[in-house]
Amino acid sequence: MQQIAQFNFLLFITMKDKVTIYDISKKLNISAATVSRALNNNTKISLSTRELVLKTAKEMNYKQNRLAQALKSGKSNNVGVIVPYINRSFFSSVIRGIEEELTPHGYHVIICQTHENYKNEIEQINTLINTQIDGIFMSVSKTTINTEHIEKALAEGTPLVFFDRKKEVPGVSSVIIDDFKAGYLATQQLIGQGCKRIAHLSGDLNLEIYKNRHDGYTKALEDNNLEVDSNYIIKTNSKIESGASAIEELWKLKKKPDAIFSASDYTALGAIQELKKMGLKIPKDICVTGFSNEPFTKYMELPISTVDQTPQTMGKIAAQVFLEQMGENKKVSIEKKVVLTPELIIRESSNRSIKPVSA
Amino acid sequence: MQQIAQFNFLLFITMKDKVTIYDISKKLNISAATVSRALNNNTKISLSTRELVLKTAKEMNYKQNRLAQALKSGKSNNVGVIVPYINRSFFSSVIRGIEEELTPHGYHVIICQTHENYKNEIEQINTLINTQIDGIFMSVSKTTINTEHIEKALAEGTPLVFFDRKKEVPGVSSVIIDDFKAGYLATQQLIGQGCKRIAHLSGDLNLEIYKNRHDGYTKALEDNNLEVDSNYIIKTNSKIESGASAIEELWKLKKKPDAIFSASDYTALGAIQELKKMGLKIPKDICVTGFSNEPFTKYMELPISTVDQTPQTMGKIAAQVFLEQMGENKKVSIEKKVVLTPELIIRESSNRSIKPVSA
DNA sequence: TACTTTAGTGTAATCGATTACAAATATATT
DNA sequence: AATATATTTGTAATCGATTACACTAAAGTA
Repeated sequence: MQQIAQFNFLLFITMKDKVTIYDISKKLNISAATVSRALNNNTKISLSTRELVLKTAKEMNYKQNRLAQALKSGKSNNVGVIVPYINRSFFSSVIRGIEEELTPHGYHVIICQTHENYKNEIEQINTLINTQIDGIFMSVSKTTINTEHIEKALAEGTPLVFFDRKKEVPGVSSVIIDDFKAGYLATQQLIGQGCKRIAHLSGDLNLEIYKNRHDGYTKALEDNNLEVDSNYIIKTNSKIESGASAIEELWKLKKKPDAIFSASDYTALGAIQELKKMGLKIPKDICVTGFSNEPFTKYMELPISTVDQTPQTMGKIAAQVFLEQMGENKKVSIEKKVVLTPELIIRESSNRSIKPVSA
Repeated sequence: MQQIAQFNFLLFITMKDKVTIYDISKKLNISAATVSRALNNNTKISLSTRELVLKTAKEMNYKQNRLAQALKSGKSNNVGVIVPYINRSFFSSVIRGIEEELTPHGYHVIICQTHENYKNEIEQINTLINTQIDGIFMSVSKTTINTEHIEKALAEGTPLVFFDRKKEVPGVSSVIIDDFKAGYLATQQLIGQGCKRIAHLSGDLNLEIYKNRHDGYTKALEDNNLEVDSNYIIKTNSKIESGASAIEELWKLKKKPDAIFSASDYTALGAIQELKKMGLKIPKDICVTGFSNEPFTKYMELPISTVDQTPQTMGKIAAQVFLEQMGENKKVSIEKKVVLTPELIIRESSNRSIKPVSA
């Protein structure tokens, strides 16, 4: 049980009233319009008054009220990002990319979590629209089937960009990685190691990303004249335990696999733990490749091969797509589909040609 | 090099104009004030008009403009969170906690990164204040010495809550963990394993958190009549390589350490890698404990002992402190100092009494 | 000198919602 | 019926910044 120590202190705060352009205008005996113009470098203002205003504004510690500006202009300079969970390495890295790309343009990033729940997703989109967000970035939740809520947001005039997990909605741009290619490359590499019976630990095939990884896997097998055996394809749920039980199931088969391509690093880890428990040597007896380049895959004593989805780049590019959109005529929307090339990272778990570094 | 495939499509969007209370009032031939009251359940409105308004609002797909409301009320219902990097496991988990606690209260969470840079921190605080944020949560950057920018934010009337990394500023509440206790407990546990020459891989002692971990460590040594040897205290920078080179340095000493307490999981990992390279067995020859409960520490073949900072709880409690503050009279601020108890997680790297699970 | 042009500034409306105050209507009281 | 009271609705100001339009004063032109 978490113990908490608390200490309270009472303070009397002297809070200055916020300074507005009217305060400045009164002080200088000029109109608020002039102050506004001077602050905005806008129309032609005499150099002398501009300098006077700027100086006075600084003295009075004037801070522009972006809320008022937003209301007037209809542009809040806020964007929303909707993800299942923010503390997943992949998502937080995408968000980092978005933030770093948009901050220099004066945008702020609001984050929302769906907890993989469709209802939350709808709710989050609606409250974001209420706050007059300028755009929405999202990775749809696993339970999202319908896309009405997204179409409604679009009709409202809010540009939307999908990243990684998308749905087909006309007018929505997307930035994804080529999961098919990723599945293909990963499988091809396993084949290159001499593996012939490659099992696939798949995710929910209703999600495009898992479907594509799966299809890339089967295509690679076909291209190499290897049989696609449905017994070798196990549906898992991205949890460690799920990887372990998948191995148990596979090991009931007569012909045991000699490689595992997992659509998730966590199931790959679970599989590896189980395989070791059974006394198998990796990569000698069996090769394993995961997916996502979760930080831990790199740090293991047996580093795990995986596919890097370049999440930070994905975020940056999603942001760029959004910025482009904002530059265009609002009546016309460019639906842009960006497909990033994933990077296969070959580590010890699927590489028979290198010696283990540590004992 | 990242290759990118792009596909563009042009679409003509039919964007409905946003519906305001004036649109509703016109349609129903009543005043906007009445509409507003009906929507807000505010003063006494006849049941019939309220129902009529509500029905019409729904039909017309009315969405409240929270921006206008915010301007009027002076409350934006947005809070800002300032952290060094959002994609660090610790920070993203704190943010998750904050988001989950504040969303039910109608707040949105804006995230900002400082990249450990003091200037960015100032900049971020200022732009947050401009956007009329209702509060700021922050973990100060490593390069922050001065606290003027924070005091300015306070004077502006923006409540502030520090989490984890704080500075002493009157009027600012904070939620931290008891780093002293954490250091003490971790060291004590190593002593309990029979270790007598415990080295400490410290962080920047100018940061309170590292200072406290260090002090907890020395206190535990003293309480157990073990000598505090300054040669055993190495300053590191939370990087893996830094952990490895710390070991190199320590192994130049005549008396080698028999345990390592690292103020960071990454340096602990680097240390472990180096120790293994030298042929030492962990935990038999030497015990190692890290700090932060980074996800990878759990997944290693040799799971690493560490200190869990309960980041999600920290976020939730920081949010609660903020909410309390908002409930109070604004002229008075309760400065609340919450200290959470850290959780020492004992794993194989510092536990001589259990057998390794895997081979 | 008279007229046009330009520079600089002010007035007032606007963005959308809220709310103090006033007004109108309905109901109760004598 | 006349007045008092309660209920409901409207008017207009407000939050803070922006901007179309109007106006003044100064400079330029013939």
